[in-house]
Amino acid sequence: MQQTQPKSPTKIPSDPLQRAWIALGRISQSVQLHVAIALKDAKLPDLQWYTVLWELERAGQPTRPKDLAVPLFILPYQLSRLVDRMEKEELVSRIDCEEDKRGHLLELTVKGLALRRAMWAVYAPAMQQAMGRITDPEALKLAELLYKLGDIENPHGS
Amino acid sequence: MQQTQPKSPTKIPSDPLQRAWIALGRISQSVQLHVAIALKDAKLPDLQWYTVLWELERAGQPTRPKDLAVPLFILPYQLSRLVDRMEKEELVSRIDCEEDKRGHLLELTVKGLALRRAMWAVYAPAMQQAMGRITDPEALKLAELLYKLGDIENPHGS
DNA sequence: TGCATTTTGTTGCAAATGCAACATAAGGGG
DNA sequence: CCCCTTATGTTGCATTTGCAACAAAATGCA
Repeated sequence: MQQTQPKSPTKIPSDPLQRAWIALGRISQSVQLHVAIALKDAKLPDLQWYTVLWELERAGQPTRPKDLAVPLFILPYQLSRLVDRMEKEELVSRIDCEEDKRGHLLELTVKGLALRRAMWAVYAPAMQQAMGRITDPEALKLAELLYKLGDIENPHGS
Repeated sequence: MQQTQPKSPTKIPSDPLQRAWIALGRISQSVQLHVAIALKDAKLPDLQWYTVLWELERAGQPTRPKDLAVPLFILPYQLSRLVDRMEKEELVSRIDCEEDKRGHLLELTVKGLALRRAMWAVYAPAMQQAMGRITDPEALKLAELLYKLGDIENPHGS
């Protein structure tokens, strides 16, 4: 696995790994911030709301909170309150779940769908502006390396 | 508007760019979370505290808040309250600044130095575990692509 | 069936955060 | 010097968050 010290799992990350860590933290923060500011300037909700709306739209059907929490990387109680606020804005609605009376299903409203689209109109150019300096092949290489790094399945294969 | 004609600055990010965006968001979140959990399990403060301690240690001398806010990517009022809490724990101290009576200098305490080292003992292995699947050359390539992506100067050159 | 355990989601409370307003010093002409 | 503008930090208040405790349905199993 490692080239200079083929011993048992190293405790200290190699210098290249530390550089990658720092770059990952700095760049992801700066790029996310750029998009977040663009949305805020447009008086739109933040990226987390977008992701909820998008996951619901992508699912194409009412979805259980527990199934949303995973792609969102958030805890149940965080999602619970997030949905509270979004429901107050009539972007999603909680509807009864027949199979499991503990929970419910989250359904995208028409207003939620419209907001997701309005957000994309700001989100997309901001993303382009934040990241547009690399070429498409480089972007693919970057995504590939990131998925390898994080040991998460690459949804588009390698 | 259409994606097949990459003329003047495109409004819509190409598909490879979108994939890179998604990968960047997901992987950085998952990797940061892994380290954050390791620190929490060890009853240690979070990464932001570490970064403050490290930047102060690296500077080697008392430093103005405004000079810390930049590498930390945070706003003045956020840093102000962060320092409030860290000062309460005696990790840093605010000392008078002769050149500018409005502000002050932040100085690392002995306790702060010790904590930074204790945190590194947990931080480093967690980082290794979170990212150790890529080789050193891959890590360097990744860092290079990230800096190009974010248009931030690579501190180690290209 | 009866009852403990797990799963799924919510909530009370304390701590943290964002925002805008504020305080104070520095700088820059007239 | 005086006054206006800018730079540097802090703070009041409302919102949001994290954590742990809670509620209620589902599941397992003796």
